[in-house]
Amino acid sequence: MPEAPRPTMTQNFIHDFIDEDIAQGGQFEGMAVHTRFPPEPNGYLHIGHAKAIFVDFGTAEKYGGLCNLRMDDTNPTKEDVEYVEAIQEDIHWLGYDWGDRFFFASDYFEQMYQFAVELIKKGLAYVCELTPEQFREYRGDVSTPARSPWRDRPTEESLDLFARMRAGEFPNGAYTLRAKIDLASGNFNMRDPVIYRINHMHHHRQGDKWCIYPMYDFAHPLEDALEGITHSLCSLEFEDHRPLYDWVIQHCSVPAGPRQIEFARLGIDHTVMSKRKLRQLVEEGRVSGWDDPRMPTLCGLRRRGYTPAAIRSFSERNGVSKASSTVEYAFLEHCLREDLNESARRVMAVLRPVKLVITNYPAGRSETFTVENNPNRPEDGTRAISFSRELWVEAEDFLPEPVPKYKRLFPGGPECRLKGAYLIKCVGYETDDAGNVIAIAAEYDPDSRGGDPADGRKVKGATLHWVDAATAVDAEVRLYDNLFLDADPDAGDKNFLDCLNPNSLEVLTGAKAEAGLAGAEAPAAFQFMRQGYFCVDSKDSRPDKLVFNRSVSLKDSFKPGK
RNA sequence: AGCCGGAUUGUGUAAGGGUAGCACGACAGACUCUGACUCUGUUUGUGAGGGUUCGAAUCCUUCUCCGGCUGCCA
Repeated sequence: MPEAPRPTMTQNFIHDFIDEDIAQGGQFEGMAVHTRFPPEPNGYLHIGHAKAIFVDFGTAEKYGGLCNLRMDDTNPTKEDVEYVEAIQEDIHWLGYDWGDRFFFASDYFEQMYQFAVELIKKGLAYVCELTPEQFREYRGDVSTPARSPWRDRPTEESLDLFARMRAGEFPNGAYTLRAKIDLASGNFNMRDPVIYRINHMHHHRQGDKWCIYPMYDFAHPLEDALEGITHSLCSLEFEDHRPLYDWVIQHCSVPAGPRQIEFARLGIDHTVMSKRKLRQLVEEGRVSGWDDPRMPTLCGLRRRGYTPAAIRSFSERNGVSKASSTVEYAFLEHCLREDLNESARRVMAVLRPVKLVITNYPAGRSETFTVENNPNRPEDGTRAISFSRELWVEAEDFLPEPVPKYKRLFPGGPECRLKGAYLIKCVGYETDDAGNVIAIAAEYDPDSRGGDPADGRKVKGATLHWVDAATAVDAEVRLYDNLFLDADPDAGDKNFLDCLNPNSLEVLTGAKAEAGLAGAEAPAAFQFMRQGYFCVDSKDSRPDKLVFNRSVSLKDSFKPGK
């Protein structure tokens, strides 16, 4: 599944830690570095996950180890099989492969249960019957230790109660299993954390086999250890959980001692990444779905025309550190342009067409020109395009009155080149009653076939893109802008919906494109010259109606009047 | 407040006692059959003070600021 071999991941602080571990030997002696990517199947993967995937798979690859894909399905409340498949598809699309190492945390439930029993027998866990409300009350605060009236419950009693919890004798919330650690710890995760709770709910994979489920803090280290993970890479928010992670590893008879290392998750400006907020956008109909091209989900970006290589490059070049940061969206766009500039096929299209009539070109006549598909890659070949007296050109390529430095069409303006065809000069234009330009008149130089003047004179005007009106195909073009004008993903107090960009989607219905873009031959990505990089929206396109999504616009350094 | 973590230019990230570099962005120019690409140049940076040292982003110290944590979520 991975395409061309990629350069190994650049050194970062995680690798420094791993290098130390390897140098020290000890528990890591002779072990290949083994990582895992552990999504909870309760939503779609987004660009933030891409970074985690890159770090998890990239680190294993760098050290010649393996990376497992594991569904962390320990809470049936929000999980669904729908997500399991989507997650696998998106990871494969990104170019990563887990081979046969695809696991479900829920497959370890029996073993986890036995480890919990072990803890109880060791006097390190007990069944507690505080209600959730009481639990909160008894938790204490920074200056007050927690209280736990059941922590001295006899081992035999806890064993019995825990077995009955599993047997389904109690309703949700009646009992929990807690680890006996330190009620006075400044780290609340260590104040006798709950490690099992009762939840009578159908599990997407285990069915009704279980009604007690392990908490993340108990389950995750066990999952890692059971799979022989050496380095468990996760995001910063789990830093406070590491002591508990280590505690579980230390007190359960697991076959390995994985080390947890935390790194900063990805933040992008003008982008919300929280699953809750993305779900809200979908459920409230603010976007067309999880795969709306404006969404930061991998399926959304894919539909928008982003390439796996661009996203990988973005992940790689962002670096990995412990400093929480917000990268600029422009950088993501740069990575896409860079990749697409290499690979995208060039075609001509006009988004806002205006008719151009070559007055001295015979009506009824037609000819063909051959143009290259990608000047960067001659091996991509050429294509034939038709030319006739009436063409479509971009409305912005004509101005009744020129602005300073304008090198395109205007009456009396410079000689311009119709790309690959002829040199022309604007000789006039027509307007409707409202004064809108409805047609431009130009004269061509018959001796400039192919775009080169016979006498070798220099062309002062710009090179214009055009489409033969006789053969053009109609298209709908969707131009996307950031979904958020301003979005601080972590600004919990202000409503992120207030930052929604009302103009994030612009639909152009009158666009004209070269023939030959429809159907199976349609390239995955192409550049509508001067208009940016596009892809066909296979979800919305029909034989009679081509829909193009603009992946990203070209940078335009032309500033009128400057 | 208690615990944990972080701070290098507009943004992200290197430099682990010895010239603060790279990338993105922005700006200026060159080139161009895409005003794209490419190329060249520019771009107010080590949070603050003190200390060690011939020499500190780096080591020590005090302070400041920012982030995370008080789910039977992950």
